[in-house]
Amino acid sequence: MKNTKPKFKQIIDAAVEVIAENGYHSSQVSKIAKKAGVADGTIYLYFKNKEDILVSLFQDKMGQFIARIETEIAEKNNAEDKLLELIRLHFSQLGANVPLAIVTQLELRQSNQELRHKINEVLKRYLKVIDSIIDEGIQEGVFHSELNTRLVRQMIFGTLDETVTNWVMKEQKYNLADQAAEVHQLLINGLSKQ
Amino acid sequence: MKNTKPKFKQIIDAAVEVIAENGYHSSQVSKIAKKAGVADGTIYLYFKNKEDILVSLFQDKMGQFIARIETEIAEKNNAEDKLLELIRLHFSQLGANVPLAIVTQLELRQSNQELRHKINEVLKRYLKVIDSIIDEGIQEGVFHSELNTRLVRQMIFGTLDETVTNWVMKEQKYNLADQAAEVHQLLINGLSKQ
Amino acid sequence: MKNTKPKFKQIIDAAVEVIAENGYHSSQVSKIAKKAGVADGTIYLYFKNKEDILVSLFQDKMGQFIARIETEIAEKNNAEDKLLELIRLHFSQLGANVPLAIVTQLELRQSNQELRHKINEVLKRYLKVIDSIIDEGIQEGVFHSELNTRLVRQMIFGTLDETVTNWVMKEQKYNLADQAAEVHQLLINGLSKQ
Amino acid sequence: MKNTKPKFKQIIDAAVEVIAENGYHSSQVSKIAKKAGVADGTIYLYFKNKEDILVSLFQDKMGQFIARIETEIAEKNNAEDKLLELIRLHFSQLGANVPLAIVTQLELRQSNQELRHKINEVLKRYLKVIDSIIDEGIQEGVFHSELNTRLVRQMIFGTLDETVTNWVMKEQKYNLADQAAEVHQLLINGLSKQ
DNA sequence: AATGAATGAGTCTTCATTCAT
DNA sequence: GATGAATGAAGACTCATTCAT
Repeated sequence: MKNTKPKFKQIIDAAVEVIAENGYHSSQVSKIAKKAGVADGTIYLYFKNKEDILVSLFQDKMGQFIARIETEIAEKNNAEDKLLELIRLHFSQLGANVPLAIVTQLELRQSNQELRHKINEVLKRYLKVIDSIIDEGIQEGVFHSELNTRLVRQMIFGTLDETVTNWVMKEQKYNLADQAAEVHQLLINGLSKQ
Repeated sequence: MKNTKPKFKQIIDAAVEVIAENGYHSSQVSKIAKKAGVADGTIYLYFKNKEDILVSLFQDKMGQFIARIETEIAEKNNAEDKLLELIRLHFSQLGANVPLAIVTQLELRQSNQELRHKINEVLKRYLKVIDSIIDEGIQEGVFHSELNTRLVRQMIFGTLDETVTNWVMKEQKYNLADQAAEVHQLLINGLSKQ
Repeated sequence: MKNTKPKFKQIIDAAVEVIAENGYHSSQVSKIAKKAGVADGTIYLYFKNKEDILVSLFQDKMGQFIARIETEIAEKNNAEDKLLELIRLHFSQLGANVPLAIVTQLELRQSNQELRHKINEVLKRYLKVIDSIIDEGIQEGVFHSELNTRLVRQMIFGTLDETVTNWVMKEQKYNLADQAAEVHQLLINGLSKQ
Repeated sequence: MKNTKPKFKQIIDAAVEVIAENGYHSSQVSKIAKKAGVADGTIYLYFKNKEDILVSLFQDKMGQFIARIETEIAEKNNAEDKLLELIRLHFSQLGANVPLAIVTQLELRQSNQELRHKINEVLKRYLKVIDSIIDEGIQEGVFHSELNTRLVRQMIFGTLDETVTNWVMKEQKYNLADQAAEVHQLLINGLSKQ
């Protein structure tokens, strides 16, 4: 397995740092290699090309991100609690790793169509977690039974994503994890007083 | 002012088409010039540099987009109706202009930090419209009074943005404008049955 | 017509010089551009890629080489005289242009299969001239009637080509054009006394 | 000496196969090592560098090629028969080993000046064999006494070389060895009927 | 104002060679 | 002797921008 090799991880971690610091377009392969402490050519022993570093980075980091959420959510007993836990973990994991947040929220979106589709493959796993919470909420009878799962998923993901992006762009002036309860409340009860 | 000159508009419209067709990274200045029917050098009589084309494009197209929303919303009498109208217009305007939707939702996000900040300047005007609806809803007593305006704005904008992006990436297989009422309902009442 | 543009010729002439001086593998595009007095990028306004410089060079120079032979031969009245003239011109043209001889005899052969096939297309025109002389000699009754045209052509071209290559590799220690009569004699009468 | 070691031969044979299959420029050391069943680094225990593989290959294969010709020719009693035998063996040996023919006629010519000179060193032994046949023919009184040995050698070698190259490039559509008698006849008697 | 030929800085990737094991 | 992971120098090509006409 290539991702058990130490240099694979070294290079990915270096890529996160370099991209977060310099932005995607100023992140030359040679800069990543230098930060990782390897020769330029070594990169190509572990990655097919530059884009493959980014795809692998996303797969690796988001894979862990989602796995953690899946595990913790399994311990909650109802949809509402699961949603709250998902929001908490979404915010706390990215809130605790600013460089990763910068890369996932801003820099990695500067990719071409092909990379975007590969990234979406990874995201599907996360969206399935959201879907399962929605379905569970409907079955529990606490969510409206006629909800359109796709739209709800887009509301939840869109809200979380926009919140994190806003936090990143505002240079992290407030605590991201602290927003979880309020966002949860909004998603559950909406704007209306009734 | 420069944007009343016909070539200014020609070039911007050409840029939207070229970027939508070829993607951001394959949209060279020479390609835009060719599509606009002008010489490469002419571009630089109307725009400072390539990035300025993109900023101007966004200002021009989003300016009209937002102006239309501001006008139509003014005719509505309460926050709920205004929000529905905003969602309707957001979806219908982008749903009716696929190339523009591709450019704003996907391609323009592949830009560098500087361009992204300029784009955000334009978006602020839109976010203010959303904020004013939220405030109005609170004053009317139909929205919760303790709502965090920033979070609500992020929920609304994030949901709309994610919905349009999803529609673009799914190759517009469904009608975007048809989603408006349901999305409105979700934002107003949330997931909960109560 | 691109080859009427002065820069096209400038670049080709620079390429001949640079390749003759440095050898194929040390002839970077930037070196050719410098010798031609143009920017690196200008090369790509006139040639598709580096290989295209070589193909064009061969087409241009060998085209003139062959055209000259075709013209002069037309003025001779019989196959023997035509063959002598062909040999004379082959030797005198390359003998008078050492850099071109180095490039055609040595450096251009260091090319990949694709380039080799394109070069052969150009050579076909020359081989046809040889074939027509052979046919004419047979019809005149001065060459053996049962001659295998392909083999004879290979003998003639192979002899001339090897003679020029040898001259180039021996660093042009003798006069190439002076060999013409003797080579002609050999090809006409062979080794045998009878 | 090194060339009695089995891996030396393994690597050379692998090089012939790899170069014939992939062409000179796609024949990386690692590909040759893989085909030979050794590690990349092992190559450098037997060869100074990549070029040394090619020189050794040529020395080894052409050495055998020439040795065979020397031996068989010694059994012939006159220059004409010796020349015929030389042509026969030249054609039959290469005709029976297409990969070797591809490598010697096409791929190895894509080498730099230094390698080319080393290859010529090997060829000198072959050219001496040709020279000795010419001298013998003159002494026997069957070849013209005033023949220029260098030119005759170039005619003979040039003709054979061009014939084999043509056969290789035409993808071996005819039998090479079958051409021997006719080529011999041409070289002995030339084109002329007299 | 308009043109478009010319510029040249910038970077990903390959691969012969090394050397610690 | 044998390995193969690691090295790092080297170069073709692109494209935003300029400027003489």
